[in-house]
Amino acid sequence: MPELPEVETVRRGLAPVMEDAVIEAVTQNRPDLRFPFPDKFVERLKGARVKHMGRRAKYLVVELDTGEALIMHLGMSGSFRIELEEGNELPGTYHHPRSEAKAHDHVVFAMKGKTAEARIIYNDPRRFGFMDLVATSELSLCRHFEKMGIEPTGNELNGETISRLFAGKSTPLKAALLDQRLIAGLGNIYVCEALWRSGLSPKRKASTITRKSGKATERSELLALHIRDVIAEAIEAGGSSLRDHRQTNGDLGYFQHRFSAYDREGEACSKVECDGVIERMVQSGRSTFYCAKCQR
DNA sequence: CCGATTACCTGCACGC
DNA sequence: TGCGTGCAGGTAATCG
Repeated sequence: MPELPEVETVRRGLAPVMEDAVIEAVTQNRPDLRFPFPDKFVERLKGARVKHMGRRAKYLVVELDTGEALIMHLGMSGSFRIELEEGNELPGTYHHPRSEAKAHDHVVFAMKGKTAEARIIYNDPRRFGFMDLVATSELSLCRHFEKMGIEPTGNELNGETISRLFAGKSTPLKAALLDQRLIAGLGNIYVCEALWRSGLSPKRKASTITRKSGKATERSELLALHIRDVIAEAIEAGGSSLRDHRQTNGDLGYFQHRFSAYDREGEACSKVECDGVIERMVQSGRSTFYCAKCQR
């Protein structure tokens, strides 16, 4: 499911029922997801209070008062749903009523907050997601984050950083944008969308939008601008719901209605003054949607 | 080192 | 209807 905007949507949904609440119980229904759960997973979580619900790229980072952080990745099909007892809803929110377990419910966190109790359920049919526990002080050095690139939100991402990061890269521009060691958080959808908005071909060598000095170029500025825009707009829209992604209260995200390229094979390109058609091709084993006419 | 391909897993849409 | 095929928002391991 999830690229950065979907994970950020999940983070915002979980924060009100996790922050300052205590993990009263954890039910772990299998020994592994993509990887085995860490040793004594349940014991290390039980009784911990959540200090902060954070995110790094596509990872959720739950900081605990035990000195450890719970790291969670949703893979392709992971999702969370929040169940609250009836009459126990948080002000201004709506969630699932308590229900029977569903297929592929792998982990349940029973949370006790100051005013409400909640069950937070992790469901993941394909089990490409995973969870890990890491000392909070070592977070940036842990195996998940050690080699991770910059966030595509905020001032860190600009023409100069892109120019510097992509300099000398002979890989296609699309592959460079998907490389989490350079920019962390983009996935197939938002890379296709940012390239379409920028009028840049996904096949172009990444180095061709850079300058040897590492200074920004017109193209790298344009790309940085559109990446930041499309990510911000998608977060605002609650992410994109294609198959699995839901907000934690069960609502769909709605950015999929605003796709210009992704999943629009055969449709007319909507760029002003362009009469091209969106095509699909395969790059490093994954679908790329683009307009060969206006993306150069 | 690099870049490209494959593996991991289930569900669903599609064509025959 | 049933079955085979291909495809899916992820990353890690493996191969040249």
